[in-house]
Amino acid sequence: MDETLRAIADPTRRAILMLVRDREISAGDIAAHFPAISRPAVSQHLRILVTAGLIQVRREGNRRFYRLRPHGLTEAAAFFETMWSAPLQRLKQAAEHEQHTPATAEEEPTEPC
Amino acid sequence: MDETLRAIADPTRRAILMLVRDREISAGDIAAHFPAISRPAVSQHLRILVTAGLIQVRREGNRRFYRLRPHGLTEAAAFFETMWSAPLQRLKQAAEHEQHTPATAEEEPTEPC
DNA sequence: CTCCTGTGTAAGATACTGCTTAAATACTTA
DNA sequence: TAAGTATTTAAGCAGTATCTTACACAGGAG
Repeated sequence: MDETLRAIADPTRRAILMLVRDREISAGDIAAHFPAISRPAVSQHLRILVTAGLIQVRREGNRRFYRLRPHGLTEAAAFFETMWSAPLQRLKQAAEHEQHTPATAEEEPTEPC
Repeated sequence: MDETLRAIADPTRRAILMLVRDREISAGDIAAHFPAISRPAVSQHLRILVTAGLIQVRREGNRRFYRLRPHGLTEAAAFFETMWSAPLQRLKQAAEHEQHTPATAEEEPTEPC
């Protein structure tokens, strides 16, 4: 969990995840998408993502192909369910209840969301 | 987005989010849950969470009460939808298709998930 | 005004992250 | 075997994060 969230906290690694989401792609092709950083740096990011279980690798000759492993996000997704979906729904229900008894306006005041 | 994910990448901050999820709770009461770290450290975590928009604060006299602001997770939750829900569903559909034409077994091999 | 409580801010030590360059490994091809 | 390609590993450095202690600030009570 901690490893997962630290892994996706980095923007480069999230960009890598976008690249490997729909298709397999080689390390070199991944690195080509980041001209600003060196290949070793990309390789280090890939290792972190593999260790965190977020991507998997397939070796084919010289090259290594990476792809998303969505299961790796399962635990973190559960955290979001607990901390986002459920509380937000509760907030919504509270707002509806406020409409019926419009005494106190407390939930998310006049903030331009 | 980056700020959000970096904020929740820290285990102490996630624990704080758990505390403020269902109820308002004062800074001191939050700090009391973390005997291992000092009060200023907790205060710094709170500031990071507020800045990231994940919690909100209400001042009442001396004390400050914190509570979850689930909207703060919306953008990150969308990322999970893209990177977890959707790919996982695609994976599932692919597996079902494999069942009909059991030629290649490639998705999530004999790994004890 | 003065003291006490609750909380945040400042400054500094330490540890970690992410990057780079240089070198190593592994496979392929001549 | 030797050279070339794809990729990772090693070592080191700059920037950042997190913690601590010491201090400052704000509100309530006497």
